[in-house]
Amino acid sequence: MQHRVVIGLNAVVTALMGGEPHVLCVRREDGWGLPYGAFDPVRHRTFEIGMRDFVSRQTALTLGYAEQLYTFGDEGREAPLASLSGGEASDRIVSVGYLALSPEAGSTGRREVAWRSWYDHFPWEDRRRGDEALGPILDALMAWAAGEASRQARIALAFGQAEEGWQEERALDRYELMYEAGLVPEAERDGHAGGRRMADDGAMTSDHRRILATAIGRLRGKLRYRPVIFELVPDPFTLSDLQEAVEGVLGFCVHKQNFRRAVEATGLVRKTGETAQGTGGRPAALYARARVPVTAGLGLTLPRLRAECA
Amino acid sequence: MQHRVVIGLNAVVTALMGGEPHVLCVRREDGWGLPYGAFDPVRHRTFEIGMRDFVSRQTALTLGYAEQLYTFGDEGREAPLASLSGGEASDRIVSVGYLALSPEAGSTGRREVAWRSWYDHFPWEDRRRGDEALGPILDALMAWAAGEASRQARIALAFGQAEEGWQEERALDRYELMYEAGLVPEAERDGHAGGRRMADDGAMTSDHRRILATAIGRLRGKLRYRPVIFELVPDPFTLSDLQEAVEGVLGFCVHKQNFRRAVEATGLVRKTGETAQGTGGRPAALYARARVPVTAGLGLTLPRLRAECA
DNA sequence: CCTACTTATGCTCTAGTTGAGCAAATATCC
DNA sequence: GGATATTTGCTCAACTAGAGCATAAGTAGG
Repeated sequence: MQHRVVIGLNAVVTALMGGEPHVLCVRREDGWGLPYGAFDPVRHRTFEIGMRDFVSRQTALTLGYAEQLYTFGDEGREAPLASLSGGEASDRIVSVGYLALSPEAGSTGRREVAWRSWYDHFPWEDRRRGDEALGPILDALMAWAAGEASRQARIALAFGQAEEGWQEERALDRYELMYEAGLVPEAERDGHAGGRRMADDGAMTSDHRRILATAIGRLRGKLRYRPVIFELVPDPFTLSDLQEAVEGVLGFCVHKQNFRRAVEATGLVRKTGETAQGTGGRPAALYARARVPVTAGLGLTLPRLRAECA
Repeated sequence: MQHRVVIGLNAVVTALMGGEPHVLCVRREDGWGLPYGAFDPVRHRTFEIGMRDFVSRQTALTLGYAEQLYTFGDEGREAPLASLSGGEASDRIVSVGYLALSPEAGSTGRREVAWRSWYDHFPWEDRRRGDEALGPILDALMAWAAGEASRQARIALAFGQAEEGWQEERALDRYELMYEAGLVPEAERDGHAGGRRMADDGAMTSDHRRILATAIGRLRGKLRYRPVIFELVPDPFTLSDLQEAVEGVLGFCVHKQNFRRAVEATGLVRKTGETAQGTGGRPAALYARARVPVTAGLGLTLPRLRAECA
């Protein structure tokens, strides 16, 4: 039977290591990729159950929060996956992508499975040290867009040159432009005109960098209206810990005093009464998640990108 | 071969009729359902292409904007679909749901295909005439939640009893509560304890009411950060037309003068110079979409639900 | 102990945004 | 012409968010 459809599951498992967002990756012959498992309708009542099952079997990790991201089914994505799924090259491989958050980056249990920083794969998404790194990228993009107004407009919108400025959640728009312009390693593999590569991590399996970009954008957007950051920061924490986590996810820094004002206004946290040691300064009060009062706000009020970290 | 996986496509095609949001539905033996088509990996390079193809063949409509909503794959959803997909009852039927917007509710071309108002299927999502209709629903929900604090908290959050008030985009949360509490027709069909039914349109096919709830919530949320409303309101339009459309989608009314201030501030519209006739009052200026200047805001600044329409 | 330095925390000030309503303009209906 | 309806311009107060000053309370090194 030719041209079957096979359903796979991909997980973008994210956890913080020292305040930096990391993603669980698998080293394969063709480069880094996301954990992948076939979906078995007999064993798994839902996609999410299937995803948790194969992650826990491949990696010795237990996941916390999870949500469906997107289902990837474009023709042409399967070739690099055929060997993974045990199917034939003519099969259409559809992947249901999931975002999963873990409160700690535990041992992966296997050598070929590793935690990788988000920003190893997306250096242009980290604006905490300023925007100098963005210059060459914009130059390369503008060269690609030469004379084409619609490309120029897309670039301006995605990379924060327009009125609304840098929108951290548009990571996928930025990746798509980079891919089309041939600035990511996959572009060359897939036969697109290659410019200078702006990520030096090698090509990622299939469309896994796209899936990761989707996850980054989704999580960043979600921070503003759901208290998901606590899924990454276990109790107890200081407000500086929380801020560092938020800044890591957002990829830019926020005003310290305003951040604490915003967090305290949500009613989502409570002081434990303890303080943290060894901060090299005044000890910070420790906080924990409040058992969510129904009267609480649902997300953090976060500013947009202004400047680099102090 | 038992337990195959079959991929289907579902479209939530939305258009306005007289300012009211409608959805394209198909009348089947078991009640109203969404247009459904099998995904054929040979003929269709992407899901979206497949979805557009089967919609245009089933309904004589051409779609405009489209986006993927969610992929529905839970066990148990397939039984009511088996006859549609020509598969066996043991197949797992996975549906990729799409939201599609059409600038006009044209003729459907077939008798069993009809435009149905969103609010025929979700009466509790329409708050334009006030909140009296919500009373009995809340009573029934609270009866179901009796003594269970977590259920009560979910109800309060979903139905706007908490601090942040009514959040129009949480249509799916509300539907899930209604389903669990046995207040929608599908609950009885699926063997859940049935309370009083709060929608009298009969059970919808499979989980199609859930897919519709997902679409309503997605579109409502999107209004705030993308100018999607223009996909539903063709040029030229008056600001009152635009406001009526927004109110129809949101399910509540907004302050007229503030709405125009917000729209004009986006830079997304321009006056055509013409005026509309027969409004029964001062003629309204006609507007059209501006060729989006890169300096434009990306969505409308919309208020939250305050009171019923004036 | 004293000084320099670091981080945490409290508070204020200002600019901008948002919610609400008054009032005038310009049509239709009788 | 007068009543009524709708559009449109404008003002004002309350609230929000961005930025910075000042103080508190530790550590590190003499």
